Amino acid sequence: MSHLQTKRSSRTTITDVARQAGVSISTVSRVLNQSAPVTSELESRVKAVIDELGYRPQTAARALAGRKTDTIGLLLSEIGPDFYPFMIRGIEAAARENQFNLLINVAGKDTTGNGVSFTLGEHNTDGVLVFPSSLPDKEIIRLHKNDLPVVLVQRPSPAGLQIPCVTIENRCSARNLIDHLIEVHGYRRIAFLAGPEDHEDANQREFGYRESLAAHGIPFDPKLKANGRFKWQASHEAVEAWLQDGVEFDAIFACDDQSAVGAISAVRQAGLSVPEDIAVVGFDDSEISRYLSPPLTTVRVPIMEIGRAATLQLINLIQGNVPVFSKEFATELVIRRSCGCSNV
Amino acid sequence: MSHLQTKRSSRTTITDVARQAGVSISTVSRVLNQSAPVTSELESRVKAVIDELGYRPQTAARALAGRKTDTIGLLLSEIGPDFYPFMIRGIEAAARENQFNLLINVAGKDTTGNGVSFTLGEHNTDGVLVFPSSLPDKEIIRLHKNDLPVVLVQRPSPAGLQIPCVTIENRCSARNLIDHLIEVHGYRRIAFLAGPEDHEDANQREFGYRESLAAHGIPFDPKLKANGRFKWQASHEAVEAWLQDGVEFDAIFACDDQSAVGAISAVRQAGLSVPEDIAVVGFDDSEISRYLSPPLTTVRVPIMEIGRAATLQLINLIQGNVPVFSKEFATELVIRRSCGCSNV
DNA sequence: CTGAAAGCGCTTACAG
DNA sequence: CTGAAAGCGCTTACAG
Repeated sequence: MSHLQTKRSSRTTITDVARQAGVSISTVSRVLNQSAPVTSELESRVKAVIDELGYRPQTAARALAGRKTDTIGLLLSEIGPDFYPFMIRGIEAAARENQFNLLINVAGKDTTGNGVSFTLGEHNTDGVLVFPSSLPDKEIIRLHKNDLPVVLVQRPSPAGLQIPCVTIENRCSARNLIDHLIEVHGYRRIAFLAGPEDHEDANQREFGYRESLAAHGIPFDPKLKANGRFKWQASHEAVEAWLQDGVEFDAIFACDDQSAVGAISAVRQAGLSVPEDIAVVGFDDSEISRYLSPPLTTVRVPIMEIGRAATLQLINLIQGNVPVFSKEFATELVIRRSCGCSNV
Repeated sequence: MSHLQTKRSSRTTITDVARQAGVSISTVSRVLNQSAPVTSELESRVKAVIDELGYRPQTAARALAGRKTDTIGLLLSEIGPDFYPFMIRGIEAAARENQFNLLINVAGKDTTGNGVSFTLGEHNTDGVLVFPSSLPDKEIIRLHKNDLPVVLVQRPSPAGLQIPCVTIENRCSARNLIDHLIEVHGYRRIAFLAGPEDHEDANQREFGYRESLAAHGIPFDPKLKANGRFKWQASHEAVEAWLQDGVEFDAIFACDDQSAVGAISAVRQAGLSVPEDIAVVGFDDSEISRYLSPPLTTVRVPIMEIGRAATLQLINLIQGNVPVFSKEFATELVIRRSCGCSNV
């Protein structure tokens, strides 16, 4: 008669545990959550049964009854090769330490205008971490107005709102970096590999670059700007094109380390040396930068710490127990070989 | 009197929608899930209200009532810099295309023996993708015996069980790669940077290496083996140590591309050239390999496709509509400059 | 300290 | 095609 079984054998529930231990489900719940005192005798009896049955409370039931998901959402446009893995590492660790799960959604690209359903929000998380280009402002605002805790990372709050942000100091460091190229090495023709246009970090880095040029009386030359888009390939191709077109430059400021990798590869493939013929500098101090040949001069960004801080901010917001501020992380110049300096 | 408000204003529920649209919650549920025919008039009325109220069905309630979470769990020991981002990209895309959420847990390291609570399992997912070193066999077996769909990636099934696996062909490719070094370039002293000891891919690659040596009558020299552990730093240091100790070798087989990056960096930092003084080859063909200087000779592993395939396998298992098999992905030699070949 | 009961917000037979 | 009702598996006041 029972040839049509339910697909999955019904899991053991809190009721099974309670029955087997001879207590009420309330008591089981209490030992599970340590939410109220329980006689040590009952407690150990319940724990024994839990072990014996291999019982794990269902997250969905818990979330529904408890009105919280214990889950943090992570909205990114993309998981690139070097920067985001470290960012995620920081986020993941902070989340886990505080007993939160991580729901990740790589949203970006297919946000083709109309009715995209955003898979992360108030319906399945207690709060979200929003990275650049992952969510339209409109949706961010909606989440925020719906009282869902939101922390923005690497991007400012939409105009008029006070959503907490965790950002990076880009401008001064970029300026210092270019100052170094000009003042120490005497470069005057410094090419610039820009990042994605809607990326605030990238834009700020460009401002710093332009400020430094201006301060040294060097006019900005549009021919020396190309889109590296934080990508190896795009940057490689951009530099290749400059070289083929006979554009003259003695240094390249790559807007992030990834672009720098592409730039170096293009320069060398053209038979030129870094930094002897053309210097290359990057931004981020992502882990690979010290293993490039030559080791990359760049700006250190505390990537993991940013991920961790953003997550802790979000958790504070969720738990409502600490005032939450925006935070800008300091950065610092890291001089290695690729700018022309000889001290490793 | 109401100075003690509930923290979050109660969200709009299916009941609100039903009331406002003048229908039952059953009807709302039906248009939401398209699970049964609804008059187009009611349908549009309900849809309008959903839009107006900004209603999003709560995932927890849905999961509890529907007995499924629509969520896939991803268990990794670590998110490294280049390989896993692409793997995750494939997984994420496949999951999203099939309306599954992705819950990620980086388990590994703190599995310090005793009572670690595994945060991913039957209580919050419909199935899990398990990567090497992320979960003890014991827990994998428990999940499997509890009827939770499991797909193993880059690792074989625990002895005696038939858990579906998605793996990579490592041995032949490694052997072909070493054959190339020996037969084409005449190298005889080929150093080996091993991967993590418990990593099946790494072990298979070592077998291939040893097979090739043996086939050419070259004895395996333990002094030429060191632990690169798939890491830049460890590999850099290992090669540095060889060089300082005066160990002689004319080529390095780095067990993955990351180790190759560290190896190249150490060789060059010692003032030697790749491949003129020492050739270096890797494994994975991760995206960076073609942007290294010189471009890296390696073995192409279809990383994204593996992620996608594993995810589709898992979804098939979850939906129970297609037989699921284990699958081994083919790999192929990618000859670039770093082995000594001149054709880019 | 413990238990009975209500309720979280959905889905899904079951009637009609 | 539509609705009333049961139930998913928990948490949490409320009594005792």
